[in-house]
Amino acid sequence: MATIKDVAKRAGVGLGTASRVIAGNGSVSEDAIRRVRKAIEELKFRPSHAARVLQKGQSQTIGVFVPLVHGSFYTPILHAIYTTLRASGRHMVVDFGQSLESERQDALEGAEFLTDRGCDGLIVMATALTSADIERIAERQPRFVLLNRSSARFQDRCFNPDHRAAGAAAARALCEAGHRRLAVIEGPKTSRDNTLRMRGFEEALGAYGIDAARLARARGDFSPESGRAGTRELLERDGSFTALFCANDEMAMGALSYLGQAGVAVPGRLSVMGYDGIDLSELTVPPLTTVLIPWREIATNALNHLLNLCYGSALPVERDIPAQVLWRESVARIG
Amino acid sequence: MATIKDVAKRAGVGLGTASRVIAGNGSVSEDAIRRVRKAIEELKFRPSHAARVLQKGQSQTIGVFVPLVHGSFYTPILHAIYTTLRASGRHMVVDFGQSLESERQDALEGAEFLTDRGCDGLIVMATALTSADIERIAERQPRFVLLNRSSARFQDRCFNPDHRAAGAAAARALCEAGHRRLAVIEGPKTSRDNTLRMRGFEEALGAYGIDAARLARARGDFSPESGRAGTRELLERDGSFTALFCANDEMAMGALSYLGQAGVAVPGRLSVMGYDGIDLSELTVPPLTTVLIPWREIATNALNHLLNLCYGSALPVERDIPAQVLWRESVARIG
DNA sequence: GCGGAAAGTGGAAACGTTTCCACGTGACCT
DNA sequence: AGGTCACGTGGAAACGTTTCCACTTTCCGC
Repeated sequence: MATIKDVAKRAGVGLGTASRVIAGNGSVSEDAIRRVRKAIEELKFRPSHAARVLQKGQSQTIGVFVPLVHGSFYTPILHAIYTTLRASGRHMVVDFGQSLESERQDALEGAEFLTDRGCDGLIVMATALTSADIERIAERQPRFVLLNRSSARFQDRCFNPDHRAAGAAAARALCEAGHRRLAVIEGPKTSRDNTLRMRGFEEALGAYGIDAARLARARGDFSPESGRAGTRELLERDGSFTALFCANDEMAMGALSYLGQAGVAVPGRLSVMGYDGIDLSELTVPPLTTVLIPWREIATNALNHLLNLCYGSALPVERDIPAQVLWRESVARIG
Repeated sequence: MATIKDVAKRAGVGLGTASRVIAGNGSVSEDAIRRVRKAIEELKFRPSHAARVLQKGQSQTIGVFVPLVHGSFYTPILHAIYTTLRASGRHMVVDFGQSLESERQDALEGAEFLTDRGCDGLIVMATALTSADIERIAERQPRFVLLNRSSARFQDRCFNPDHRAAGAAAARALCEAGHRRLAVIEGPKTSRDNTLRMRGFEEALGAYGIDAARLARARGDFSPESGRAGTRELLERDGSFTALFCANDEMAMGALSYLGQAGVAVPGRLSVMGYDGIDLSELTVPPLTTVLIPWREIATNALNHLLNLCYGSALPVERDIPAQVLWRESVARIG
């Protein structure tokens, strides 16, 4: 591989001049520019990224950690970040966790990995992080933002939907549609956002005279499979509820799948409601009524904030983008 | 950030000794090891990845390009690669394309980007690449493998399912189930693998006395939305076919969704068959009958081959893992 | 014609590693 | 006692950039 030295030699200029042409800053004569460009072409020169990072201490790269590669939830968020980032001329390196159970550890390692790789800033999406974990990340890489995890100490770097309000909205939607006997499939215990939305859900019930303690509950792990299992369990325990709220759309899809096979009409006999508003939720039969969380927008704003932090940009950052119930056909209005 | 020099100074040893302790090779006294370890701890030293890459010319990192971030198809493949890679102690950097239309250009740029980043090898998944494109990639980074794109010149580095055989299997399955009037929704023109599976599909029809020219055809772009649109178009044109083959599962899911809303019973009035065997295909209502392509296995084998290429490992590499029809409930046996 | 600013230039130094070479020390053999 | 060997060690050189400083030339205004 040709180096900048070779380029300089071939173009008959000094090292500095060659570098300036490549970087496009400093003043260089038209003639020198032409010669250097030609040499680059001829030698197929490509600057060494490693050498550059070593020298400049900057990589024009943002690191992103998400807990899972597969599944339908995280990738649209990555997509949103990626698109915005490319538009600003920077790059993205992603690291993934292995499973939701190991999310905490994975995120910690991921943040280290990405920092080591010379990322100028980090977007970490991991609800399971403890405050100490966050401090630890901050210590090694002060330029970071958190997605879906709030922290009093780093409040301005936290970007999350208002899960509590969104959970409440889900409950209200179901109650307004006339449902009174409700069941829920929660997310895993480690998921702080699940806790929040469930709290919101339960709190909203009071206004309709429903005792939260009488809610039929099952716990899943956000996977479709656990949605199937949870639904079966709930039904076997006591099938008298008329509406089922799932803590995310993938579990709701599992529920729909189970109900379809069990011959339970949706929404005829049982209504199903999801959460998140992933793209696929539109494709189920019947189309899933869900709470649309503006994940893409939230992620984009988090990125903008990070860009401001890292490169002194002045991108607009919006917070508090509201969630809204997306009425489709899996919830019936009764009573 | 502390450097290895600081560590050496603090531990009271020379640069070389410190480096040897960190790398874990060469011979160093117990005492020196202890002192260096202590210094590392105290200074919170972390080696600079950039400096290391610059010096060694190796990064223990494999670059992967996939055409799309979002969607359900590519991420399980990434997951499979990632898991295997981590198990071997190396790392992965992923680059994504923006859309299937720009796949070719995206892949070219992605390969350059990943090479520039000092990846020791590349996995490029892009069916739309031309031979010249592949040459160009090879020129800059001779250590690469191709996923889902065959090339005579680099035959041993190509890992793909036998789309033609798989397409034929789909046709046979439908015909054996008694279907004679068939419709298909193809993938985009740029997709060589779509072409192949369609050819296989058509070729197999002859044995059942079906004229391939009489096939009802629509073209999609592999997205669920295009599956919806294609189904509607087909139905409006001439709804006399009894089975619909979609070139991938996502379009099949779109089809199912459309049919559900249009009140067309599946498989009662119309059978639907998918292709790929993505995880979600199990969750549709009714569960989707599809051709299971062993993508994860293919990807893992491609990776193993690449690892052999890059690091002289001797991992086993299997080729020709057969696809198989996954019978579920969206195809009826008739006649 | 002269002073001084501006434009253009070359090359040394620095970024943080690893590798290689040279050297000292003690153990072991003969 | 002398020779060889292995082990442990320190530090210079190299990897490929960018940045900074010093220098020359050109141009402009007086």
